[in-house]
Amino acid sequence: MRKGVPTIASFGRILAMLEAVIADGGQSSIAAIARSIAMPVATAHRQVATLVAEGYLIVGPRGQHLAGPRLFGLLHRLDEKQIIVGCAAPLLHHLAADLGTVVQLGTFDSDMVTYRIKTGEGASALFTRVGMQLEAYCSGIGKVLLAHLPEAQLRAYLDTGPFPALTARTITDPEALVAELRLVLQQGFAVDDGEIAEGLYCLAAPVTAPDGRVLAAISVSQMADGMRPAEQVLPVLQQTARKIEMAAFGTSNLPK
Amino acid sequence: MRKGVPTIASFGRILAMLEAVIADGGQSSIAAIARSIAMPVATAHRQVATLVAEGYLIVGPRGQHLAGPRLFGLLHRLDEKQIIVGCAAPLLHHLAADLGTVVQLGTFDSDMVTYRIKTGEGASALFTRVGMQLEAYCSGIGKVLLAHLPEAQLRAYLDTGPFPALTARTITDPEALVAELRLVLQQGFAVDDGEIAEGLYCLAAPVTAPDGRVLAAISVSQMADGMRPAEQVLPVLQQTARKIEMAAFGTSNLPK
DNA sequence: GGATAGCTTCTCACCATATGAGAAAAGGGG
DNA sequence: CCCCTTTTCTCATATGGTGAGAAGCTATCC
Repeated sequence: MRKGVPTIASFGRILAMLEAVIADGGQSSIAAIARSIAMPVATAHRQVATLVAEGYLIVGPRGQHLAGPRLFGLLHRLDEKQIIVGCAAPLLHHLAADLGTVVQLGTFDSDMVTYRIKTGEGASALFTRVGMQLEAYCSGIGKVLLAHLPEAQLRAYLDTGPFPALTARTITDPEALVAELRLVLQQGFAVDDGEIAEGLYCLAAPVTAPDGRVLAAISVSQMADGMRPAEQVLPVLQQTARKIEMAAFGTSNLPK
Repeated sequence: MRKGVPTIASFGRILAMLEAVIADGGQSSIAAIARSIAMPVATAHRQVATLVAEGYLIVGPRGQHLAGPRLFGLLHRLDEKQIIVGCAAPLLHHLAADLGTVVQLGTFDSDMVTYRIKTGEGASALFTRVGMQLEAYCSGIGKVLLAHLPEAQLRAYLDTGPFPALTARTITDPEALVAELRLVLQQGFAVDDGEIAEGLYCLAAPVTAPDGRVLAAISVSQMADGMRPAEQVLPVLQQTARKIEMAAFGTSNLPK
């Protein structure tokens, strides 16, 4: 705890115990777990008793300690996307400052892209707004998200057409869109070269959960005239996406 | 806390705060949340600071408090089935005592039924063992679990055939099995009348998660000769299934 | 711009309460 | 039956959590 933030010490200790017990999965005795994390047995037992009493652990049929209903209830309320948004924000601010461009994060919700983060120089000039929902077929973020959709969901999406042209370059033909999405999936990023607005160019990359689902996408937008070469922007963009994944799903080995 | 179990008071308080913050989803200020659960503001802020420092909450782009990565990490280790097993055990002991029969709980794992709980009078006489994996197509629990499988998974399962006959009544024809499963799905329970072993009769009912997935099934077994009428057993069985769901996924309004 | 209101951060004295060693009790094999 | 491990209990100690109040901070409104 390097900073002077006042924190409650006992909480951290108990939750370390909770994590240890859950990680163990009911294999070992409390005493064994306590030993493995250098915790006095008596204390460990009291902590576990607390966790059980509160419903965060339960005692299984053979006396094993397992994750409890209340913990589960807690997690039911969780929204993975919410977590990503939170974890991504500081990283995207960084990225935007680095590149001097607008950086955004969007998720796919009921056939549209929801813009959840927008930051960087010139952000107010760009027409998107945080919370805004836009069509998916004509933006970099949208195409990345569509590309990683399960087959069945993509089919369903394609049936929601037709896809009106917003600019001369908008992909309006479903078959052409499928081909484009295949390319996006293959190369791991999407390019939107003026498909949603004349002269707006952007690169987008997926943010992936450990299980492979793509839960969000981030993008760098710039006007085509002030454009930086993709070879320069792309690595930074993808690296940031990896960092977000680490932040959101990474192991819990916080420095303490 | 009616019993003399020594528990750690601060823990319960902090976790109440955690739940309140997560439930709120970043809508309200800490002060507002504190007010809603009758917690002094100063204390609430210190607790939230702790939760943030430990990584169980994160501060979002607009200052909202959202679920943190460490909490999410906890989720990854969780096994819903494990939770159900733990929550179900005491209830099934009760049920078995009530009915004076053998009661079991099973889950579907890689195309087979895993028996996870077995209790009641005569349990040792029945050939199943806790931890045992058996074919799904010929038991009450198995048929319930199969019936609630997503279409694609069921197809895949059917391809694993052929289904050897264990008794004269075993359903061996895939088409007949599909019809049987449709019936099971429709009536909400399964009957196994000597399909897995001669003279063994059982009724099985699903245990369903709030999102509709059937994660386990419970069954009452009895020899056909000492059989009680289904109309008598079934309501109790299904009621117990509901109780298990409540216990495993119910709201976290423990009496404290 | 000054004022009001609401949220957050800080300080501090009090004492509730978490701690951990040790002993006793309860299992559980061999 | 005895030994070894795990769990429960007891208790003195001082850690450290608490909450009131005040001061800082931002907005928003007139």
